[in-house]
Amino acid sequence: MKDLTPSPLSKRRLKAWIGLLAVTRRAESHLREHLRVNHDTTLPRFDVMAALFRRRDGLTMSELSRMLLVSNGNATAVVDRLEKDGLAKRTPLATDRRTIHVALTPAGATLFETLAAEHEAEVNSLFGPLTEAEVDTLSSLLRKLRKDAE
Amino acid sequence: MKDLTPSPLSKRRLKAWIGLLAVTRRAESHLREHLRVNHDTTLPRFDVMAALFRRRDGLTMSELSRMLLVSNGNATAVVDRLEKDGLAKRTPLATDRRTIHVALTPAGATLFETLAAEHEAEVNSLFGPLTEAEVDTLSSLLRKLRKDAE
DNA sequence: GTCTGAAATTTCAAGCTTGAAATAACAGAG
DNA sequence: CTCTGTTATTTCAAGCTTGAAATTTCAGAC
Repeated sequence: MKDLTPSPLSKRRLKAWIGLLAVTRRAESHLREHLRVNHDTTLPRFDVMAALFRRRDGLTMSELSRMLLVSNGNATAVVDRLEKDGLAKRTPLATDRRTIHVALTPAGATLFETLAAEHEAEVNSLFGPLTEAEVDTLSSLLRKLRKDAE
Repeated sequence: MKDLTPSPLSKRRLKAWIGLLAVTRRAESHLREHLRVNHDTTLPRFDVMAALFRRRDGLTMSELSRMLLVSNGNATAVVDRLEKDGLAKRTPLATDRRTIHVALTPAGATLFETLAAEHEAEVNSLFGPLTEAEVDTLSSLLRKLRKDAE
């Protein structure tokens, strides 16, 4: 005899959260593997480059960490490494000596364009199981979840 | 004049992925904060305790890392710290000297029960913006996404 | 029994990540 | 000009995480 009582809402929410976590971890793992094997780089570096590429004119460190949802210290560390490899460059801002603008170097931009194309293809295949409509439904649910979290 | 051409599917998939990442990071950050402020502990520790609690009779290290989708080395490190704090215990298995069973100590189980209740409440509130039906839709989309990824 | 290969775990270096503390520069009040 | 408080960034210790290498044990072939 089956139990037809539905789980309480809070349990179903917990399950949804666990599902969210599992899907995200699997996808990250897959994407990380691709970057590592094919380009000897990492996901955090890719994320930073993506943010810098999106705003070609440059970003402050604070904007960067806010955009990526990581701590300041983290942004500093990753940018340090990118800069050491000649992929990003820090430029002091004349009008406010506290802030620093970070931007991709030409080499960084070129590399990112290659990475981004492959990255998109990987993501594309990860979402293969969903129909077009389902992808949109998912996006809209996620948007809703983000809404009041600011 | 508005552009009515819909984004190509691969771009929409990319956006869905970015949304997934953003929601997951925000939620993790919120949950981590709660654990840190109220119980001076961390999310990875919580995750390990949750897995151990779910299988009270014990788990091997491999089962544990597979369950949590983390590397072996990672599981070792977190269990080391839990064990040092008396929350988990390793027991060698007589039938196969390669494997080790890990389980929560009574103290670990007691602590986890407290944490879990609060954790559920936090998750519950994070999912507040979604209706009951939407939560189920989300779960089912995530399940679908996980399907062929094994 | 003795190989040979596979499996479970740990170790390790490198990089990631956080949150708190330190540093430096700004902006406004007085 | 000089406080005072705020903002931007870096530094730091501690913990997390990965992937590869090293260890130990097992299982099956011979």
